[in-house]
Amino acid sequence: MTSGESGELIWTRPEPGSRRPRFTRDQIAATALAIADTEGFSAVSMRRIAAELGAGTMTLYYYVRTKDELVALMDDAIMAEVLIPPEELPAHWYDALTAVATRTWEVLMRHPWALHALQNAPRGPNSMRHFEQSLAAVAGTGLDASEKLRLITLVDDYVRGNVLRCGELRAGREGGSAEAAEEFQRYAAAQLATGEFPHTAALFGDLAGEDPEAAYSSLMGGMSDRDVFRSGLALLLRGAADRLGLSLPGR
Amino acid sequence: MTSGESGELIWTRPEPGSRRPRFTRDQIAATALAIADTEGFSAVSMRRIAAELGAGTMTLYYYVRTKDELVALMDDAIMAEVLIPPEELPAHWYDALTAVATRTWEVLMRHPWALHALQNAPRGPNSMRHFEQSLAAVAGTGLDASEKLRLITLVDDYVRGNVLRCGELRAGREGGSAEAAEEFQRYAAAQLATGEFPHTAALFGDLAGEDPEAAYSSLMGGMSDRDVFRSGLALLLRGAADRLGLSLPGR
DNA sequence: AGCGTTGTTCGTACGTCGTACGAAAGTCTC
DNA sequence: GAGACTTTCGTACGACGTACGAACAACGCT
Repeated sequence: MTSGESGELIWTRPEPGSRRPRFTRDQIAATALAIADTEGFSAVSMRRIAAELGAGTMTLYYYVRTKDELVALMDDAIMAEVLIPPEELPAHWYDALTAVATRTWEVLMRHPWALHALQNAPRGPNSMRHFEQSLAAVAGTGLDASEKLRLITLVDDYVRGNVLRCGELRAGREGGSAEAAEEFQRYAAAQLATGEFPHTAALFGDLAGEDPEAAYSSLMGGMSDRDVFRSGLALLLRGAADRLGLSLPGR
Repeated sequence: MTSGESGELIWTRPEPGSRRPRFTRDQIAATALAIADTEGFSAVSMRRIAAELGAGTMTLYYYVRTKDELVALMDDAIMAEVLIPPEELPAHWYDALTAVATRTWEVLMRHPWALHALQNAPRGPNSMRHFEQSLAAVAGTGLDASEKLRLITLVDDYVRGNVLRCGELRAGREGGSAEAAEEFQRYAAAQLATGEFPHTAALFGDLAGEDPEAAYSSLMGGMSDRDVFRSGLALLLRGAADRLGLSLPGR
């Protein structure tokens, strides 16, 4: 009577084999990711995700043991975005590393909360694929294992450090109220006026009164965050080529 | 009768001017820092700090508007540790930047949670002093404002990226159960066995079965995290010297 | 001496969070 | 049908940050 009714319509009768769960981990991770991107990482709660999926909160715990595991899933979903289709990976190590690093930067900048989130998460499969891809990028260099590892680690560290800083800046730029920004500007100007920061004052020069973001951008000669990142990367890779005796791509 | 009793003992009578608050922000920040260092950042709660100080929870809100402000205080306390006494700052830009970066690395590695915490915090006074000190380090280079800014930003990015990764590793090493580590090792070995990761497998070579930490350390030739960091830094600074036409310290 | 003012402490309460527990409901095998 | 299983999820607990406002102490006035 409850459900086995023989005359029940196809539409209401579940498909055979429908003992499969309603959701998949990918689905859940994607939902969580969407929330994080639109409302910030702190808006991602088990209740919120479940509500978005139209499920009970505790249902999620059938797919995942703790929230940390769910965050690990989100992280792995992001690392999937980072991967470059193998055929698009340039042959020369310099170009390949640049491509991998730039791609990583772009993706991480789209999800600036990711770096804060992955604190407890161990490496997932897509993280390993990213690592593998980085190794592939330097495969042709003839470096030994230790040198390869150090090189790609160096690049990854720079990427993540840069995202950490730029992401913060960008978050403050968008999230922070204009009032708070103005407050900070007043504070900074007052500090500069004390004379305790001669180099900083000299650096900003005439721009001292401007709002810091504009001053920063003008100091960079109008370069975008991305260009600044890439020029730093180029500098780093030059140093590597010099120190490790690698060739640069002729162009 | 309640307190104005004229015959009251000195010992029980408060000092004049004792309407001053019981605590200082520095005190509170130091307490919070101690908790974070010994029990992890997640153990830092308003209630916990207050209990440590022997005060009511809400008392803290007289000194601080929100918990985020308190975290900003903690962050600034850490940045104070980062500062190098000016007379100890080497004259040559290369040595000076190396000293600043190494010092920053050491301090941040002692408080690995700091990078995750400062997400919302705007620059505090000690952060500004660190920035000023970095500028002082490159003051003698003759670079223009834009180049100086980009150079110290590059170094800072690398430092923070490296701490982010090493700190994670170290946290996993200490916090994580041996059982979890073993589980991960099994998983990683299985992944390598799939053949999807030829470069990674080749990298680890004979060490494939070992525990990852040992393998990593052996790949690095027994170098400590600190040495690895410094060698990456050296590479980076070489690149900068080359690209920007700066001299290296004769030695 | 008494009183209002102001600075400082903190108890209570609300809504949020992660999640332990175990009961319900559906599906499969006999 | 009767069990055994998978899958869903309602309820409840103890943490969290913090809004609100009462309590209390020290001072400047009359």
